Amino acid sequence: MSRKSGVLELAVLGLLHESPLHGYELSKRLKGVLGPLRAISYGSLYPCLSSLQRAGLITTDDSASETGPGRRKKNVYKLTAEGKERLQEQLAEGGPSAWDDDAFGVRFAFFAQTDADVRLRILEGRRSRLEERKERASTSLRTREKLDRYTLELQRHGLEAVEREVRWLNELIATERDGDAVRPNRVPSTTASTATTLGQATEGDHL
Amino acid sequence: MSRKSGVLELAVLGLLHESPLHGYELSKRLKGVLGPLRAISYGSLYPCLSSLQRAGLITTDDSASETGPGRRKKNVYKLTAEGKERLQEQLAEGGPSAWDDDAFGVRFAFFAQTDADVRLRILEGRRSRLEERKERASTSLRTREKLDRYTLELQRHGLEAVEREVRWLNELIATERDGDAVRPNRVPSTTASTATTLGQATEGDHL
DNA sequence: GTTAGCATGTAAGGAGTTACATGATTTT
DNA sequence: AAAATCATGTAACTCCTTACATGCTAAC
Repeated sequence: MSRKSGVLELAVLGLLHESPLHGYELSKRLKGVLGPLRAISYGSLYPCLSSLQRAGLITTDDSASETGPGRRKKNVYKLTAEGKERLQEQLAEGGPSAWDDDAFGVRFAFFAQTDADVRLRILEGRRSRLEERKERASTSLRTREKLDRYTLELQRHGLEAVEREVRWLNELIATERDGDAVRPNRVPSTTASTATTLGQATEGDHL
Repeated sequence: MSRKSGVLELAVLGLLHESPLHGYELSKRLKGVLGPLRAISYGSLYPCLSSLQRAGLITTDDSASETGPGRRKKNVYKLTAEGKERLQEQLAEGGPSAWDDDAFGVRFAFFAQTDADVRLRILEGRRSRLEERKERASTSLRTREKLDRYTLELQRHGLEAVEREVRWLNELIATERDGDAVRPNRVPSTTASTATTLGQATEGDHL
């Protein structure tokens, strides 16, 4: 059943869930979602759109040739019911490589349209993935097997970065958890609370 | 002229420059170089070795069937003269995407076998690449265009990671510059200073 | 005697890229 | 009238992955 995976498909579905768009506009928004680098090219976007359409996950409203007259036909795509289902499915499921850097980044980018429980699962999935890395990195540092100083420095730097991200995730998870209880209406001060709400993780760092 | 690029080729050449190795052993070392994740598979390693051999960059000494008798024939590869040239060329040149996370990580991993001036160029290339990112990220934060709080938080975190890596690079560059006259020993031991990406780009990679 | 690790490969395919091809519209 | 930007696509290729196929040896 076309388990296509791929960051691109997910990003497209996510963007179309916000609002219908045509290819060219999509490509610009994708830069925002995937980061300014890692821009996708038309050579992969348009084929992706065709295949999503064939799969029945998106449709193009040929009805009105949209807004301005004259211009070349814009193919404006929007999600179908199956498309919406699929998006939720993809966001939720922790497939083999769903916690990779890119994959997590895209999922995070659509958090605003995601249910609280799914958000939590994603954050926790990412955290456990990072903790594996951290484990490997720190054992590799402990049992120093004649590493030259550059390799050593690289490992040290990498380890610290991972630890940092884990702390970041811990804060987000904590915030997400008490937002969960207070559900509706005003959830207070989420913006500033990332600082020390549950800043349990070793505050040794000052800079 | 087989401008193959690709992280794998570079990593293989780098490892073979240290010592001759056979495929299976290479694959284990590659995990070290590329980071424990992003392990390459035999399905890409062996074809890569064949093609490097065809290109005359590596050779296999069929002469002695190496060490232990009995075992299956080990194809032990080593660099040819052209291979060594090519390695230096690849390490030095700042091709289109030589400062990507992966590409930089691999280059850094072989610093111990690299000339001081090349090291400097690599570090500076990486830094300027990161500074572009930083610029884009911080303008994007300044001109906040109705970003939801998650996107905002992601950007903030990404920006901090990039800034951290720039500081790390600054220290390395400084050390490299006066280490020019002095010698080994100290790597910047300023303990509380690090950022993202080692062999594998910790998510801060976009923005 | 069977699992685990060593050792090498091939075939098929996924996810994307670059380069090309086309054409309309707006800005300079 | 030239250049930029909007808009859509195709073809060929790259780099890598998964799954398969093979066989030997060491350890449990």
